Amino acid sequence: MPDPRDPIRQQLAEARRSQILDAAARVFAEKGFHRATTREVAEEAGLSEGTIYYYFDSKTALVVGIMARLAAAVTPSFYVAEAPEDVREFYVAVFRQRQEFVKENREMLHALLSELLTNRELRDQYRKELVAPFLSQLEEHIGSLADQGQIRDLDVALAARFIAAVNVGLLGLYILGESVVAAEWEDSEGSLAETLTSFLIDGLANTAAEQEKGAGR
Amino acid sequence: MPDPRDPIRQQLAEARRSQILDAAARVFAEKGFHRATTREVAEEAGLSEGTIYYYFDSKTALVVGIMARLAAAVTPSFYVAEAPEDVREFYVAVFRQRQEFVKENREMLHALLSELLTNRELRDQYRKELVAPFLSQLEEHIGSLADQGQIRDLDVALAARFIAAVNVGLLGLYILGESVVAAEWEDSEGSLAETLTSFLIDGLANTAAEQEKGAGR
Amino acid sequence: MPDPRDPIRQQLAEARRSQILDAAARVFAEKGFHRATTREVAEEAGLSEGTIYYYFDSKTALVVGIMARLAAAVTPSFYVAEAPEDVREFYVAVFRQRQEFVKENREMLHALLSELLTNRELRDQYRKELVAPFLSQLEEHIGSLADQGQIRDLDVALAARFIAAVNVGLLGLYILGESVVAAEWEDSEGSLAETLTSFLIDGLANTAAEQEKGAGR
Amino acid sequence: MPDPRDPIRQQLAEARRSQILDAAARVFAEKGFHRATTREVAEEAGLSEGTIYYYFDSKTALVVGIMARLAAAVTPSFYVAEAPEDVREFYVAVFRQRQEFVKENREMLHALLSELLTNRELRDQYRKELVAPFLSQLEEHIGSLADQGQIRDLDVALAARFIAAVNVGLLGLYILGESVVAAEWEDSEGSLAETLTSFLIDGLANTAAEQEKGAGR
DNA sequence: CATGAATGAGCCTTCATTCAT
DNA sequence: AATGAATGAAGGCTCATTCAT
Repeated sequence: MPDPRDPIRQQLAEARRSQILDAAARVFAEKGFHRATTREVAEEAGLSEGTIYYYFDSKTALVVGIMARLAAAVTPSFYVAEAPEDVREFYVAVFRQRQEFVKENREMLHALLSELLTNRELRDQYRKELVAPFLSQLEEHIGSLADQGQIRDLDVALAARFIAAVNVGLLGLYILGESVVAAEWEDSEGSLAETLTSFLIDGLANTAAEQEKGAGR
Repeated sequence: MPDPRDPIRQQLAEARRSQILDAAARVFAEKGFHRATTREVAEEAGLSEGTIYYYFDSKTALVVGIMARLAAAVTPSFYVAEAPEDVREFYVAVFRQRQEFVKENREMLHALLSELLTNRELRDQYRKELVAPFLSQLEEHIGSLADQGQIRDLDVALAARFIAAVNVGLLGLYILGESVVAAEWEDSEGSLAETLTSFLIDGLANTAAEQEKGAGR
Repeated sequence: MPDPRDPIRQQLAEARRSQILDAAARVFAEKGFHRATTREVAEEAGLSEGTIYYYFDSKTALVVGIMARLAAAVTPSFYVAEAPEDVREFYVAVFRQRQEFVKENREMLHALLSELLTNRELRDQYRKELVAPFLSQLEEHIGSLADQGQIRDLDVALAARFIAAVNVGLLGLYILGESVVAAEWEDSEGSLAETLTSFLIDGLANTAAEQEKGAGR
Repeated sequence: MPDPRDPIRQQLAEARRSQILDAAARVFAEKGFHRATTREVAEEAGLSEGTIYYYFDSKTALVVGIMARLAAAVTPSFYVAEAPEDVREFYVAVFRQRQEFVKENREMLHALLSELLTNRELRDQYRKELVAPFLSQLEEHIGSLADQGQIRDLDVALAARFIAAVNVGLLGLYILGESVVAAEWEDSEGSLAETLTSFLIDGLANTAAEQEKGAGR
């Protein structure tokens, strides 16, 4: 009767789980969650269907597991970039990181998003474990920037949602296959991050003209 | 010997199609496309399954039909708002319209988006028939605004994607159930549209501070 | 209240029935009975499905109708050929007629045969109305030939079945697409009928050799 | 970690396939292919529908499987009979074998034939895998008989088709339920094989009479 | 731990038939 | 006499999940 708390056993189990999630991620990314079958996941993992179910309760649990790993991969990446003091530099760095990450996990994110929209439980989990923490960090950051006077005095909560929306929305257009966004996104050398940051920070307005108007009054 | 081109017959057929799409929209919105069954759609429509298939080729054709109606409903709404000369007024109006429309069709959009992510054909159709036209109109509009000097000289294509992204992204957060966005969205009397427009046009920067800095140099 | 016995009405009705059976025959020939739908038959006939059912009780009734017409077309063709006194001439004529008839109705016969095998009722009807009369005529004919001494004294019943089997079997190989049979069958100028008659009348044996043997004893 | 090439596993799988084909054969024979449902096949096999589809790709694959087994059962039976040197003995043996085989598999053959006529793919397969080899063996045999002088100098290809046609045609009449053929067929002690052989070898002609005529000229 | 055969509920779709007009 | 919209039963097939070995 082997001890399940045996650390070696635990490590092996963890490795199996990882192996399965990797396979599931690949399959879901390629075919989408619904069209992918557990049999395909098993084949991709080089295991039997039974084994999948030994480590995971259900097909959905695979998505949950993938999401958890994604969360672990994403969140820290935000902190790393937290260093720069300058707003512009900061957002450029954030966008750049995001750009790379999304580019490399595009299909996975696609499959995940699609399942998110279908599965309420997953959606709630996603909101609580990924979006909410991300937003509160963003709020905190914006708040401190506002205190520093780097950005104007604004509705911090909404501003955070605005920034998040830009990210989410671009991801949406990218996944949809919108050609301009896709082209810019793929171009690692491009200035997408800078342009977006400028839009975000400076807005679209022609400040000079408005000031002239203002001056002319 | 009834003429199939008989306008009355055609109207009846169109009414049936509408009735079925209405029912399908409700069911898909509530349960999602995959979890919804054609039987449920039939029941919701008060018809038999056979009748559904008398008017539509497949379950997927229902989503296509819904999307077509949505397209017909959305696009004109953009033109209507095209009148205002002032950038701010214009975008406030656009956001308001969108806010109303989305609020009323939230579940439908949810179901549609979810299916979009799963079905490549549908996705391509959506991109070509809805997103592309929308973006080119937006580009045109931005271009003329830039010519008028209302907005600064910028990458028109990217600016259009930026605006679209904000819309898409907010819709995403709304559908995800993010509480702040949801609350603002539901509040028809609120200032969501104005705030977003301000973010969009003016950016987040503290212009005054930056100018001081600039002046101090 | 129109009189259904009105001869003009009756003629119109008969014409409609004919029109429908023609269409059904074409459709069944092309797609087979099961794969053909009543809708297709209606379209081919330029009528509505409802009208089909006004004139025929069921889809199967269409096959029955077709078979009846076929019977009417086949049986007389046998009598016509009954004239020749010589056995060989007679069978050559019979085979020739059959060859032409089958060539022109190949697909129809194919569809009919296939349905015959599936539908017991139809099968019984076919046996009683087509096969049995044909066989008894054949028996009678063979009997009289035997009386005349043109053919040897044999089991008349079995001989008739033997001849029928050759016909049926060749039709089978033809429908199956067997290349030699198909090629010979299609060749109206060919000697298929003569060869078959020779096989049938003279057998395959090398009479000369056997007689020699016999003579040598 | 069971090896899929494990011979025991393979045998079990083969046994299951056999079990399923047996059940399918029974059900198809009784109700015909189209009227039989996969559920009925499953019940007859004492398995679930899912299991049927675990071992076979489709309902049609069942017919293909049955046909393959039939082919394996039929072809060797032809070779066995190849020994006899005398033509008559040979054909009597062939007819006898056929008679037994058909009698025991009548319903199966019925179902198979019916599906053959409906399914072009199956038909082509049947022609290539069963009919063509059979015919070429027959041709070869006839050729050697002709060389030996046992049968006259004739069109070998057509003679083979003629013999095949007799077989196919009799099977047709038997399946159709023609009473004389049926009665003779069922009677294992009867002289059906001898009579047919005589018809085939000697023909129907009254040789004596013809010779007299010839002599009289 | 691992397997993979077995399950069976459930779904989309087809189509012969009916009937109000 | 003719229509064609409406029906609804039925069937092939999929696939997540289980369990004896």
